[in-house]
Amino acid sequence: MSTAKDLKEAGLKTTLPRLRILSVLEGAKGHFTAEEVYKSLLDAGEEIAFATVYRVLTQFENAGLVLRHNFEGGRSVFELDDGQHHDHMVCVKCTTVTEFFDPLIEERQSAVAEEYGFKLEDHSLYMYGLCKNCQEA
Amino acid sequence: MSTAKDLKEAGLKTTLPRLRILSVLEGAKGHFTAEEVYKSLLDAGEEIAFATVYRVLTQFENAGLVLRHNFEGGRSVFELDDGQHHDHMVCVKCTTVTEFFDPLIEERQSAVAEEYGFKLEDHSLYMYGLCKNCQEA
DNA sequence: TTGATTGCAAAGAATTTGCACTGGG
DNA sequence: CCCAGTGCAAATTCTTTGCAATCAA
Repeated sequence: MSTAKDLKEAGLKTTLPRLRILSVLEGAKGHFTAEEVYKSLLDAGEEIAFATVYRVLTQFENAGLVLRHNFEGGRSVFELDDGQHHDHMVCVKCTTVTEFFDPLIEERQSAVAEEYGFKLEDHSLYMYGLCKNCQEA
Repeated sequence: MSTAKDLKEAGLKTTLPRLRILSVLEGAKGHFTAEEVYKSLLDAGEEIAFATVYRVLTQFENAGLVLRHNFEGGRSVFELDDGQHHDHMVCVKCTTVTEFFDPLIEERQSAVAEEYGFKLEDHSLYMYGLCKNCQEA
């Protein structure tokens, strides 16, 4: 669980908005758009400005606390960075995000990069389709 | 090479703007933002509206003539769809895009999807880093 | 002719920024 | 006390749309 400690280490002051945003990100779903974070706080009766949500998420991203994804559709999606790299499966119907990790895929990526003399810094693999639930429905 | 024939088959009238945009997409680099397409045409002395570039690219996308990518950085990148699926390596310095295809990666993606009961419709794999040239510089 | 296509300008959506006020350390 | 942090509104950036004029078939 992320705490004030993480904030301090990132050189960020421990403020209410930041703690609240952290606690939203820790929620069950794990993947949120800025709007979802904002609405979630409003629904919980918290006062917060939309701009602050964006600013804080961006600060968290720079501090390495949060990962930002650009799935299809234009909106950014944020998740807490637990240090465990993983890729994502996004349901095109219910927008649910499922994480996965495949060592072989990772390995092949490095191999391909090396083949091309490309210095790999980062990568993103998103798979789009229908999750189990949405297929049945 | 894409031609008026492709347009007709897609139910699109053969117009100058469309042909010009097609010819830009056929250019060497192969991957363009809407702005690059627009500027390329202006530089060539062609009259065209920015909105038309976007409209045409979107029509081409819907017609299956063009693929649209959302690399990091917010801007969409377009390329002609030659029917040969491939993934992309994007140089974070010079923004050059290199295509690659790895059967093993493709295979593992299907396997992972199946494991999760996920019906895979599409995927995007982008690798970010430094291309050969930019490492040397 | 006639509906498809364009150009232009204005609208939209997502995200960022300027600035004065507030608050954590 | 003092500067980081926040709220608010306005600005940016990328992309889409409405509408009247224009063009391909």
